[in-house]
Amino acid sequence: MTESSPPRRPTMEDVAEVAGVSRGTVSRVLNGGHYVSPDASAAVQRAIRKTGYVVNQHARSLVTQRSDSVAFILSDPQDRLFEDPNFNILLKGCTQALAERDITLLLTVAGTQEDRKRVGRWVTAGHVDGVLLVSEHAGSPLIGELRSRGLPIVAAGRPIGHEREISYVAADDRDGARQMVSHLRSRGYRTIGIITGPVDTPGGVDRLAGYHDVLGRSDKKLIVHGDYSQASGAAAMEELLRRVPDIDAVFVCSDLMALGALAALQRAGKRVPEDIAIGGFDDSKAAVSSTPQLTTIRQDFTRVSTEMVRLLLDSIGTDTRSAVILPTELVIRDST
Amino acid sequence: MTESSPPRRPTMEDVAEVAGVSRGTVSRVLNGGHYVSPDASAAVQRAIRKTGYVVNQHARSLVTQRSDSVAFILSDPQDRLFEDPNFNILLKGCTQALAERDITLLLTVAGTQEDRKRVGRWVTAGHVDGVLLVSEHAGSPLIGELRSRGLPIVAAGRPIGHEREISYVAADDRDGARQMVSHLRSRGYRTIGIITGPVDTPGGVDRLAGYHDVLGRSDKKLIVHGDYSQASGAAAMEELLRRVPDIDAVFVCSDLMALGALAALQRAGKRVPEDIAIGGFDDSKAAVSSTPQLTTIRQDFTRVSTEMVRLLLDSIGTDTRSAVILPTELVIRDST
DNA sequence: CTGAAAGCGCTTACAG
DNA sequence: CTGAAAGCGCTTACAG
Repeated sequence: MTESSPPRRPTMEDVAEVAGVSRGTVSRVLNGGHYVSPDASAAVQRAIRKTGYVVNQHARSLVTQRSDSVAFILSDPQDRLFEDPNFNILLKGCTQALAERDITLLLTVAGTQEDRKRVGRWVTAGHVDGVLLVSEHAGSPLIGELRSRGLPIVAAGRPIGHEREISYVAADDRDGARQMVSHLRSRGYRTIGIITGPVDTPGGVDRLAGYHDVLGRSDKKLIVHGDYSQASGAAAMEELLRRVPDIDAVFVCSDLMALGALAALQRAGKRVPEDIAIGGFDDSKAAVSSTPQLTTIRQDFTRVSTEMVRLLLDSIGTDTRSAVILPTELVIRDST
Repeated sequence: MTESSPPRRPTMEDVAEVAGVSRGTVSRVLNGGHYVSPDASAAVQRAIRKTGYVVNQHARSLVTQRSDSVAFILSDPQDRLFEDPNFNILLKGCTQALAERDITLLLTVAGTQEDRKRVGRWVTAGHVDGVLLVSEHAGSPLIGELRSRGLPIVAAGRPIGHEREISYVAADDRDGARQMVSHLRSRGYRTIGIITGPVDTPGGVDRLAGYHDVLGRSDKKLIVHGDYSQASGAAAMEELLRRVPDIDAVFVCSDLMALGALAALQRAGKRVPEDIAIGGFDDSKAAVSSTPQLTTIRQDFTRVSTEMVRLLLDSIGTDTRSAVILPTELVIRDST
C-alpha cells in the first residue's frame, strides 16, 4: 500500500556522512564558514548539493532561541485596515523588505479582546523575534501586552500614549497639514474648513493641529470629523455647507474622504475649485482618479515600511528605541 | 550591569516541578488530557497558570514534524495582486479563518525566479504544513516546485494547466459570464462586445468562453483584451467604439475595467445605458461607487477564502485533492 | 581547523 | 494513570 513513502528529508547527519566530516563542521559551514578549512568547506558544499539538504528551522530555532520571523499584527477592532489603500502599500513594502533578508512575515489580526489573548500566547510561543504593529486607533491595549513579553515592537504611525515606550515610523502629518493650509491661504481662500480623521488616530489629531498652527483658533463651525471613509467625507461636506454656506475651501484629511466631499459638492451644484477648493491627504490613486484631480499631501508608505523593517531588525538584540518622522510633500493639481 | 536580565521563560520542566508530576504528564494534559487523572490534570492546570507557561512551538514542531502554520504565497511577477481589491478580501478571509483554528499565516511573495528558489528552500525548512497559492497568471512555475516538496496546496482560482494536480477553489466564471450576456440579450441589446481579462488567467479565458456559450462564434471585432486595470478598460472601450460604432452593449470582465469603460464612454458623449449598456464582473465596491451603478456578477471571495482554508486543512495528512466551484450571481443595477 | 558531547524543550512509545 | 527515557535536528563551547 504505502510502498512509496516520501523519502526522508536529509539531515545534517546525512550531509556530514557524504562529506566525510562531522556534524559540527557542517554546521560551521552553514553558519558563516569560520574555522573551516577550504577543503572541508568544499566537501560540505558538494554534499549539500548532492543531498538537497535544507536546514530544519525548528531545530535551529530551538537552540538559537531565534525564529528569524517577525509578526505583522493588525490591531483594529473593525478590520477596516484591510480596506485602507495605504495598508496594502505598507504590507507589500514590509513583505518585500523582509523577504530580501530571508525573514518570514507572519500576518495576524487582533481585533477582539479574545484575539489579543491569542496573539499574546502566540507571540510568547517563540514564533517571532519582533513585531510590526499597525493599528487604527490610539491606546491599542495590545501594546501593553506585547511590551510585557519584552519583544521589540515598531509601530506604523505615532502610537498615541506610547511614544516613549515603543519605536515608530510616521509621516510628518502635522507639517503636511501646515503645507496644505498655507497653500490654500496663499491661493486667496479665506474661509477654510477641515474634515478630520478620527480623533483617536494620529492622523486625526496631528493634521488638525497643523491646521490650527496656520489658522490659529479658527471657528469651531469649520471643523467636522470623519472616519476616513468616502461616505463620511460626503456627510461631513454636507454638514459644512449647512453650517457655513460661504465656505470657500476645505482641507479633507484623506483622499478617500475628499472623493466623498467632491461628490457631495457636485450634488450641491458647486464647482471645484471655482466655488470651493478641496485639498486631500495621502496622494493615493484616488487623488488622480477624480475629476478634478486632487491637490494633496504625499506621504510615502513604501518608505515607511522599509524604515519600519530597518528599525525592527536593528532593535532585535540591541533593544534600542527610536522614532522616525518622514517628510510629507505638497502636490498641487486641479482642485485648489 | 545586567542585573535584571529578563526572567527565563518557564519550561515544561518548571510546570512539572510546581505541579509535582513528571514532564510527560504535563505534556499529556497539554495535548488533550488523555490518560491523566483529574487530580493530576487540575494540578497541572494550576501550575501552568502560576508559572505563565506557554509551549515552545519550535520544540514541539521538532518532534511532531508539524508547524501549525500555512503559507499564503503570492506568485505574481508584477506584484499587481496587492492592488487588486479582491486580493484583500481573500487575504482577510484566510487570515481570520486560520486564526480561529490557531494556525499561523505566513505571507510571502514569489514574483521573480530568485524569489521562487527562496520560497522553495523556505518551505522545505519546515516552516509550513501547507500552501495557499494566489497567482495572477497561468502556469506558475512555482506549482511544480512546491509539488516536488510534497506539500498540500490549494489555489485560488482555476490553476490553468494544473487542474488535476492541485486543489483549488474558484467562482463559476463561465456561468457568471453566461448569466450576464443572457441578461444583456434579454434586455434587447443586439451588438454585444466584450472586454476580457488577460488570456492567461482563468477569469480571462472562462468568462470569454461563457460569452461564446451564449452568442456562439461572434464577430472577432467585438472582442478586446484588457488587463483588469481601470486604464485598460478605458483603452479597450475606445478601441471598441472605433471598431464597431453602433455597438450597444459591452460585458466588461471586471468592475474596475468597467469604471474605465464608463469614463471613456462619458468622454465620447455616450449615455449609459440609453446609448450603450455596460455589465461588470466582481460586484466590488467599484460597482456601487460609479454613476450609474453597475449591473455586475457577484463572486463571493470571503466564501472562497473559507473554502480554501477548509480544503487545505482537510488535505494536510490525508493528501486528498478536490476542486470547489462556487456559484456566481447576476446583480442588476442601472447600467444595463 | 575539527570532532565528541551537551543541551535546546518538547512528545511519545514503553514498562509498570 | 504515570514516570523514565529516547529522540526530534540542530548549535556551540570545549578539548585537542
